[in-house]
Amino acid sequence: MDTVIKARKRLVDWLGQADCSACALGGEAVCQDLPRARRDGAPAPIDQLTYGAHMALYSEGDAAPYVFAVRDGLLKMTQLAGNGTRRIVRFLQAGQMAGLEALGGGPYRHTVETIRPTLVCRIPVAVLKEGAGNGMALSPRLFQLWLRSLDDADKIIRQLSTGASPGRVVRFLLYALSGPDDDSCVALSREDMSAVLSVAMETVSRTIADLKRQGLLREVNGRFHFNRAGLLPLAAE
Amino acid sequence: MDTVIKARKRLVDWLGQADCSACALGGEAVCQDLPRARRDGAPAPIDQLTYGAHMALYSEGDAAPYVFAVRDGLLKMTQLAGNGTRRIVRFLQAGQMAGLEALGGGPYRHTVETIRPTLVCRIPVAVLKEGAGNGMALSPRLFQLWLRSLDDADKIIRQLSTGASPGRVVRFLLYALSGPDDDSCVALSREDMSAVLSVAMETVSRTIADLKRQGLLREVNGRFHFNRAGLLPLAAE
DNA sequence: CGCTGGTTTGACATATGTCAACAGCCGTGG
DNA sequence: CCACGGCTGTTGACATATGTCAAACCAGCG
Repeated sequence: MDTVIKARKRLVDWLGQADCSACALGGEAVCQDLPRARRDGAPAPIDQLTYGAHMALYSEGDAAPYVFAVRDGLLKMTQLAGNGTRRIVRFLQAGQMAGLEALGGGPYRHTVETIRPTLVCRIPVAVLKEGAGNGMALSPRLFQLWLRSLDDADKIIRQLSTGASPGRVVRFLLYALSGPDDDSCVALSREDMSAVLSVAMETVSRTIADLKRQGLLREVNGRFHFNRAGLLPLAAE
Repeated sequence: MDTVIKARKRLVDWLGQADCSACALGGEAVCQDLPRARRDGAPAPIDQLTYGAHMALYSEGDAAPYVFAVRDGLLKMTQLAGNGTRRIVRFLQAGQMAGLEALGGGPYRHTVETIRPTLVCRIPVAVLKEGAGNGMALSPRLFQLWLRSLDDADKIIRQLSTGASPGRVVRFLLYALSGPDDDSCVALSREDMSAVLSVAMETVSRTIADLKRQGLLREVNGRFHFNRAGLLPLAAE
């Protein structure tokens, strides 16, 4: 197969420079912390980019000149694990940031790739630092992002990396990418579920197939729709 | 047995108010970010406390009036996992902080308990907020702490919650509590190792015993001493 | 000297990983 | 338009790592 043609569908597109004052993320966006002057009139060197599915924003070890704000889509943040496999350590959705370690000057610590087509704002570190001034302001927004990242990491440890495999799969459905009310979530590839649950891909597949047979789960149009009440008792095992 | 007597060995002691300007942690300490006035002369309501082994600083869900700076010792940070067990999500050593989520106003998100006798500074949130002023300064120190917490969480995911059980145990020895040069680390109880590796206590015990029989590991005086070079190949599995 | 709590070891059932075959879907190219 | 090839998901068979239950062991401490 011609990989070039396939790649064309997955290109990165430049959508122009961002108008942070009209950001769809509104008060949630970190760009609100940038200096007024930049946000309002003068063009800031903040680019909006769309990525197709399965594209890398950056890789573990790369020099880190940018911080990324996710506007829409879904990303996975991975690291090389102790046993040589690639482990998913976090998911990123609208409103979250990737590559904040760039502010510390070091290289990126994770590989970040899109799972679905994704829209991001790419912010040069210099801009963010300048915006924050000398004593970089820990705005409530930034602080919330921090807590959120830690919560997400903790959740992957206690919900998705603990206990027997069927429980992990069920907890993924219930807690990882769906809101407490939303009884559906993006249907990841079995490969990705394996990488976040640390369970063999075949085992994940069997569990999912079982749940479908039990009528607790449907997979429609790239999304899982499930029976939350029915799944809950299975999550505790 | 009289639990009271046993408990007496585990009491919390008040060592007086902290003199942050003479903090043993020096430039590493977050207290350096407090306003000069407080740090230098006037007594700040920051208490130094010693905790015996196996004491709780606070519990998941508690109201959160304090942030804790670890001066010496070793703590475990745990959460209730999806399958009902208690999972260790991080370790805390000198220079790290516990309960920073108190700054956000919510309750504590973890239970934090000492593993060995531990010395902490207990900082009321109000003091820290006042010290930081309105736009709380994200000092390089605080930023480093943030990155450090995330790194630690990521490490537990990719090194200690991935792959077969012997590999996890070995990686724990090599990476969790020992520096890259230090070929020794605190000998945790098998119970605690089980809670961080998500592996049955008996399985951990077997692996440790095996390593000892192979001459790769000794347990002396509450510490593990190991042969790093000999262990390294086992870490990759 | 006899508890007590932690560790080690044994025996056993089973969950899980591995290897391999097969099915379904989609895009490609004839 | 259809046939082919390549992915992804599903299923099967099987070896084995791991959890569970239970007993023996050991050290510290009263």
